[in-house]
Amino acid sequence: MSTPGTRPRGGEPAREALLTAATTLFLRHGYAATGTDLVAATAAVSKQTLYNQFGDKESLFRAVAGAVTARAQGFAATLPEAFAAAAAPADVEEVLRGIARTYLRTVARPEVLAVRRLVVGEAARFPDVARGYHDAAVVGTLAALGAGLTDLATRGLLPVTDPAQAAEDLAYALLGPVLDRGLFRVEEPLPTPEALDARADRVVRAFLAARHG
Amino acid sequence: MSTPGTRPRGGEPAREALLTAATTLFLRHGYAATGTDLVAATAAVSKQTLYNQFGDKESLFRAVAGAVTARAQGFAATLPEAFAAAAAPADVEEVLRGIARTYLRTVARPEVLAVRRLVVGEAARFPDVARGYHDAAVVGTLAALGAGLTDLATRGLLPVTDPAQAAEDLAYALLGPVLDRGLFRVEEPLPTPEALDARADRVVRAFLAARHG
DNA sequence: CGCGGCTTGGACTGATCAGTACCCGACTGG
DNA sequence: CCAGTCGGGTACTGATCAGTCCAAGCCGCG
Repeated sequence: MSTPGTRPRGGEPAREALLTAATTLFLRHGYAATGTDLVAATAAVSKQTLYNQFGDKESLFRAVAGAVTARAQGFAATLPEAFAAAAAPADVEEVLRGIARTYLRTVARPEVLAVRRLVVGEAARFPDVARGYHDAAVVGTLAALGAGLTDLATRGLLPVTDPAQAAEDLAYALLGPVLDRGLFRVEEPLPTPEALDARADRVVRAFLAARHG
Repeated sequence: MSTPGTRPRGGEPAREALLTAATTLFLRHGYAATGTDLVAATAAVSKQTLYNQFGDKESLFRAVAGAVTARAQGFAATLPEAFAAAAAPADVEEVLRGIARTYLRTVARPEVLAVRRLVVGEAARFPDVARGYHDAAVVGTLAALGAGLTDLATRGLLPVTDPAQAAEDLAYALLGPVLDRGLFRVEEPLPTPEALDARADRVVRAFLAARHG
């Protein structure tokens, strides 16, 4: 099919194609069950190129994990602005509801769950990767959430004594069951967006009730 | 070393030894990374015996998962009695505290976390195993917890409108962060029992405050 | 215009590993 | 004490797979 030398120079596109192919395959079948032959073939690139670009399979995995981890930081970055949108105490519930909905929808996506499965499953072999992902995706988001709550508190919009604790409580009340179910029950459909929104609303209401506004 | 025929007849002890060896190794290194040679050697049994007993590696994995799943049902079985111990409204907090402490200590153990890592990591290859484990360990426990709360409600000891929801809320407020951290951060020490108890107490207090007793 | 470094397809190696064939020693019934 | 058989250990097989090597084509740079 492909005549040699057809692919553009510079390695960049080949690297990109390899990364996305490897990501897809690792997420679908796992690290050990995915051969480098298949990765190269899926990327429409020779195996030699794969090894030129990444050195070995382990480095390829780390590169995939790095890309995925970077992507996982996206939600936290949107939080400062979202929290800043609250101007009066009456806005707080709606702002939190929006944040909770987005957060829950972001996490309850098949790819995100597959990433968690992959990273957790390989945590024994790649402890540093698992730690890095957790730092970025979980700890980072909780920190941003805590900062937002602190922001609300200092502006007198919400009484919060321990923002870090409150952020953790809110996050896990929101995500806990959805994540857990999603991790184990691979074949079953995820909750619909409407169901997720309803959950987000309920959790936010309970959260606010607990520190009785 | 081992003279042939020394091992007792009937295969039972060999099967047991293989199961525990396989469990240990799968939990430590994962399914794919554990060879049947190593399992047999660790069990001090020949590879032939392994294949006589289990047929193939996949069946061995299922057997391990089955044993582990059965063990995971233990906590739920203790719940009816624990809930029954509450006689007056004043007892409720202490009873719940005891349950929460035990639950949290049970889950926050290295073996339990390793099981979750293994099962989740292999969920793509063994969806039925993952579902079975989730049914037994998670859904089953939540059901037992919900039943206990219903029990308290019908005896007028605790106002609960939706026991299943309340059980889920309580469980994930309790376990969420500990589980999450434990799954990803393989190498870091787990919370001390004292820290876990403190968390259990705090969560139970918040749980009761939310339905203001 | 040609050189060097990139690519490709493909064949190859060496290791690992699931699963099997076979021998030998031990226990059982007689 | 002997014959038959059962089960365990050893050595093997066949497949898979990470990683390498090679011959040849294409491109930009000098």
